[in-house]
Parts: sequence; structure tokens; C-alpha cells
Amino acid sequence: MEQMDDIFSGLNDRQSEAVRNVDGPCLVIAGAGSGKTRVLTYRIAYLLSLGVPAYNILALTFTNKAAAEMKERISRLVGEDVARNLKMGTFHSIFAKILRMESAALPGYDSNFTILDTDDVKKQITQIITSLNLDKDTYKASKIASIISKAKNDMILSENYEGSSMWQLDRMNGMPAVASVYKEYSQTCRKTNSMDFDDLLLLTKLLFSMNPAVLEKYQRLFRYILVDEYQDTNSCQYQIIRMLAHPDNNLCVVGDDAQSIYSFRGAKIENILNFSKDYPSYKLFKLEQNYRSTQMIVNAANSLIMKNKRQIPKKTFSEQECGEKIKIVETPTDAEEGIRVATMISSLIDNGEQYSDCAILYRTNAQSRILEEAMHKKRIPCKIVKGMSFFQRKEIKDLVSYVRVIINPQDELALMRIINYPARSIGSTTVEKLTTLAKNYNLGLWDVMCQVERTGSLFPTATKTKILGFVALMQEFMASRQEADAYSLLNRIVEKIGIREALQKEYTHEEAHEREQNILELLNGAKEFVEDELDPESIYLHNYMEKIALLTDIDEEDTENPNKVLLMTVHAAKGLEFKHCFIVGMEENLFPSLQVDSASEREMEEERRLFYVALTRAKQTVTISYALTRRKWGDLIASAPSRFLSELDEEYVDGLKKMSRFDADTQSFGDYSARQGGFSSYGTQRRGQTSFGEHNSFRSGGSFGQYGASKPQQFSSPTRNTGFSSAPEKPFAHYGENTQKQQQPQTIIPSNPNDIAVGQRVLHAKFGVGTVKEKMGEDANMAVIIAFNNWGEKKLLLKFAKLQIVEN
DNA sequence: TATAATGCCGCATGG
DNA sequence: CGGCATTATA
Repeated sequence: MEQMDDIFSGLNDRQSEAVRNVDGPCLVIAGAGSGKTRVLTYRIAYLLSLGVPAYNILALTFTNKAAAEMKERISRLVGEDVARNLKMGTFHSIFAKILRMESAALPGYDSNFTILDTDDVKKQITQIITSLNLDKDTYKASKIASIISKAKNDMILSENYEGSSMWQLDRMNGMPAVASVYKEYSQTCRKTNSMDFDDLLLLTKLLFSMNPAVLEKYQRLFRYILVDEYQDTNSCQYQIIRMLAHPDNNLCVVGDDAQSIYSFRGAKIENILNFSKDYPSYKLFKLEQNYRSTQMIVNAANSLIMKNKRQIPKKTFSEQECGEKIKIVETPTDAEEGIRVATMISSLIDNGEQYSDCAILYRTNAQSRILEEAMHKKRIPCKIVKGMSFFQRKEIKDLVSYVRVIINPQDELALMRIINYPARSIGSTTVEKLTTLAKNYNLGLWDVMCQVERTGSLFPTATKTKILGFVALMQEFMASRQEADAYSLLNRIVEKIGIREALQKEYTHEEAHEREQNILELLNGAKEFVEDELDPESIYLHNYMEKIALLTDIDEEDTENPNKVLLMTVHAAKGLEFKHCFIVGMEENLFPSLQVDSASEREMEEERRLFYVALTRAKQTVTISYALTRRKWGDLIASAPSRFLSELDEEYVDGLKKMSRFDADTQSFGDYSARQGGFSSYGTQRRGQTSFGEHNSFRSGGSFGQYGASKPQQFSSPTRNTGFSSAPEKPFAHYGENTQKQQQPQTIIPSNPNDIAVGQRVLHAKFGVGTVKEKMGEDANMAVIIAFNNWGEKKLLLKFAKLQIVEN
């Protein structure tokens, strides 16, 4: 216990209470940078010190990174020997292990099931859509995949899908056959002994709810449960936790509702908001002191997040230095934005900072390329985190597919991938015949291949020989998978199938070399895995596969120069911290994303939380930038500053005032377009998105004043420099109305703009009724300032505003 | 059957 | 623009 006293001396009072309170339900609201991981690890150490066996403690995280960090920190506290026995890992990995153990209770599955990644799922669904003769334009695989995923997150099984509200929605959207695709997909998964990521959760939920004895076994095993990032749990995870914690409810959930950013994959912020209802005897601990960021950053972030209505009240604060104000930077183009950021980083370096002190955060991965280019231009070493995941690379997927088939021969996605790669003359006609046979005899593709001798004269002898040769090759691997360790077997596979030779043939020298390096890296990973594994029973290929199936990236920092600027999405940055953060692309239709429905408060609040996450990654400085124009699919489009910028309290921000107003008088936007010269060229218009060119239109939502109508708009005037209204004098003066009233768009019969006069009462689709205060500019640039009842004064361009004169 | 050429479509966010 | 799937051609 003396050791424990030391531990407590490193904690503040709140943290210490949260650590000591081990019995019963407990909710720890951990603000950004408040020492969340510290509390979790110390709590586990404390439990161990009380005599709770390690194997009785279950700790669930969302990311491998978080799990690894926690493992390491606990090992340091209690030693590796003890820490090894903790049940700690991501939801997906822990549940996958349980499902393998209990596969006997899962109809259709055995313990060797394959875990499908998103690409596999899409491929599988594409096949099903084709086989059901559905129109692949109406039924887009990615869309269907996300519908099915959503159904699974909401625990709607394929057999119950028909008649559900989702099914009704499909019908309204002209996709009544999603139900059949879902059914067929589930059957295929079972037939091929495969599960997707959602199944790992859903099937665990089903396993427990349908097998009380199994559930009880795990309830007894997991006597103390800790859940990290509870605000990101979905319905499935929530239910499983609830079941497992029963009846003692020694459940400690840690999270921050202000950082809930995963609703797109089913996370329900209600889970954390309603914890008190689910567990009335719960204890609440709020960690509100931020040890990471300057006061300026914490205050600015608070000023933003207070705009969200749905949240647990808390006041985070910092006792660090006051710090510099947040800087806002405007550039004419996205390319220049990158250069500006690079220049700023260079001057930080000149002042003695390290590259690794800096991170560039963006909303979408698509932004990474141009930033990377800018870094290269300015000779700044950088690394894109998760640009393309290691395991997504073609050569790795190919090799992994061999492993998948060796472990699970029913895995047809993998089998199809490798059946003729590297080329072995089993072409598409042959494969087609084989799949037809499989269908007719209701067998797996692999089974048919094994029995190809019995197919009479269907195949030429040469073809039969090829097939049998492949079968023999694979069987040889299968036979040794319990004997040879993962590394030696993988090595043998690489040699025998001749994948390196195939790469040499396929690609140029350099590219082939790079791809070979990736293969070698996978081999190295396997070698490390085998060497590090202490349990001699867990060094086999399926053990390694289990590990990598749930990995999305590989750590390669150890050997390389770690002093690099990191580029990543805000989502990827969650949980990390950097001395200097550059948040780029802070524009309407990018951040907040184009995809979010401006009218949906729920979605907008999540975007705001995402911005909050971005801000709170920084320890010392935050620089936010946006570009006035941006290339998308090669087309130039206009952007307006993000509405979130105006939501930051001016007190903590530099540059808010200087932001581009685009108003008629300054001609600022016109200047840019002239200088860029790009606007006058002809672009193409696709799918309702407009680019500069034939319509000289732009899809920006306009400025703060107009953001209610921020979806891409099409304007038909050749002048574009005045397409934005000016920012309101007091950006937040009318905030309350903005978020609280979801006004129904009103039907507007636009009056002749020439009839609009000062003093007149007018109706606007978004802003409702207001009085015309001032009329300015001339002709096409004619603008009016209108005082709206609920939205304050707005400056609108007459030709776009669609105003209806209201008779008094 | 293998490779080159063309065409289409995508940009959320991730385990 | 760039990746991937389908088609054209040898």
C-alpha cells in the first residue's frame, strides 16, 4: 500500500476520488487533457493492489493506440507479468476473441472465421447486387454497405429488416431491395465463415442475449469493467456492457460528451448523457482541470462548445500560462494555404521548435495531398498519418488473402483474389465455371476446386492440372499452419507463390521495389510478433492474423526519423496532443462538412465537437486557416470561412476582424479571381455540384450571415465578387435563435427586386420577416441590409436573396 | 487469356 | 485529379 500512496500523490483530488471509488457504477467526465488515461491506469493499479486478480478486470478502448498506451502505462505501474493477464483491448479485439472461443454457439461459424474489412464488405455487396440483377447505379455498393452497417449498429437483423423503419425509408428512396441484399449478405457471410466489423459487436450481443450460460460465465469473469471513450459507444456496445456488468455493476465509464465525434458509425451520445438514468446509484466525477493547453486555448474551446445545447454541464479550466491568442489566416487558394502553413512552421523551427512539435489537422483525408506537397516544397519533413493504411495496399492484401484462405478456406473473397494471382493460368472462364458449379451443388468454391477431378470433361486437362496444383499448394500451407510459426510460414508462402517476381513483372523497378519493401515489412512484423510472443501456443499464423485483421495501421516510427510534422484528420488526432496545431481548411462545406445537413442541429453539434477536439489537441498555439478557393476533382470552387470561426469568442482570437467579407465595396473576392485567372476557364458541372466555368457559379454557402442556406448554391451571374454578404457586427449576438429555432423553410414568392425599398417589410426563406434598413451598390451588386426579427441584421445581395414583400 | 485503353465515379470521419 | 472496373484489342 505504500506504493499506492505514492500513486495517489501524483493525482489531483478529483482524479484520486475517481480512482478510489471502485465499487458500483461510476461515471468519469474527463475533459480534454484532464488526465483521463492516468485515472484509468491508476484505477486498474489500485484494483490490483486491493487483491483483485488481473484476469477479473476488463478494460475496453476504441483504438489500438489507446489500448497499447494503457497497457504500457500499467506495465510500468504494476509490472508486465501482472499486466499481461488483464483483459484489455479494443471492443473489436476482445469481442473477436470471445466469439472465437464461443463459436460453437454461433450457427454457421467456426473459430477460424475471417474478419472482413470495409473493402471486402463492399466487394461482397457488389457481387450480391450483381447476382440479384439489381441496377448498380440505384444500388451503390458503398451506400448499401453503410445502410447495412447502420442496421447492424441498431441491432436490426437481416431477417427483421423487412418492415423496419429503415426498410420503409429504403422504399421511399427507391431501393426496396436493400432488404434482400442484406439477407443475402448475411447468408454469404455465414457460408464463407466471415464477419465484418459490425458483426463482431452484433454477434457478441446476440451470443450473450441468447446464451444465458455463456453470458454468466463472462459476467463472473469480468468482475470489474472499465470503458474508455464511453461517449463513442453504439447501441450494441452499450447493451453488451450493460449485460456484462450485471448484476454487480462494477462499471466505470470514462468519457467526454464534448468529444463525441463518431455518430456516423452509430455512436450514441445519449449513452453517456443518460448514464445517470441507467445506473441511478452511480457516482459522478468531473475532471475539469486541463493540464495540456494554455488558458487561451481552453477558453477559446469553451467559448465554442458552449454553443452546443446537448451536453453535461462542466467548466474546464487551465492553470497553465495564459498563452497566445488563436491565429486566423486567410489565403486565396488551398495551395497557398499549404505554403503559408509551411512558412509558419519554418519560422517555428527557426525559433528552436522541433518539427515533431507541429501537427496539421484537417477534416478530410483528401486535403492531405496538397499539404504534403507544400511541405515538400518548403523542405519540411512530414508524415501523413493513415493516408492509406498499410493493410489496404494491394500487395499486402494479396499476401494476406493467402493467409486468410489457409486459415479459412471458405473465405471466397480472399480465394477469388488469389486464385490467379500471381498468374497461374486459371482465368475468368475457368473461375466462372467453378463458381457456377459451386452454386449448382451448393458447395463452397474451395470444395469444388478440391473435387475438380469429378467434373468429367468440363475443364481441359491442362486447366484441371492447374487447379489441382493450386489446391495442393494451399493444402501444403494449411498442413503446416499448426507446426510452423507465423514468420516462417509466411516466408515460405512469399517464396512459393512467387509474389516478388510477380511484382517485378507488373511494375517499374522503383514501384516494384517499394511494394517488395512492404512485403518485407509484413514479414518483419510477423517476425517481431513471433519473437515477442511469450506463449509458445500463440505464435502461429492464425494468431498473427487475428492481430493484424483489426489493425488499421502499422507503427513504423521506431526506425525512421521521428522528427516530422504530422498530418492527419481531426478524427485521427483524437487523444493526441501537439505543441503547435494548425487546423486547416476551416471553411463552410468542408468544416462543417458538405455532407452535414445544416438544418440538423444534431449533426451540426457533432461538427462543432469535432472542431472542439481539434482545438484541444494543442498545448501552446493554435493557427487556423482557410482558403477562399479550393480545388476539388480538379475544379476550382469558392469557399467561405467556416461558421465556427465566428463562434469563437473574439477575446481569444487574432484575425477574426480581418477575415474576408467579400463585400461589394472591397472587391476582395474579385481581386482573387482576377489574379488566379482560373475562374474564367470552363469547368464541368457534375452531379449538381457547380464549379467555376459555364455558370460562373460557386457552391459556397456565403458568409456568416447567410449560412442558414449553406448548401451548394448555383448563381447565374457572371459577377461573383459579391456573392457573400458581410459578417454581422456582433457575430454571436443572435446565436441563441440560430440554434434553437429550426425554422421551416417558408414558401417565398419573390417580388421584383426593383420594388424592394428602404423601410419595407420583407420575407426571406431562411431568416423570416425583417425590415429593409439600407440599400447599397448598384445593378447586379445591389445589396440590402435587413434587420430580421430573429437573426439580427444581415447584408444580402438583392439578386440572390429572393425576398418577398410583406404587406403591412 | 493478358494487357492496354477507356470510362466512371468519388470527398467524410474509422475499427 | 486518380483509382478501379469494364471494355477493346492482340
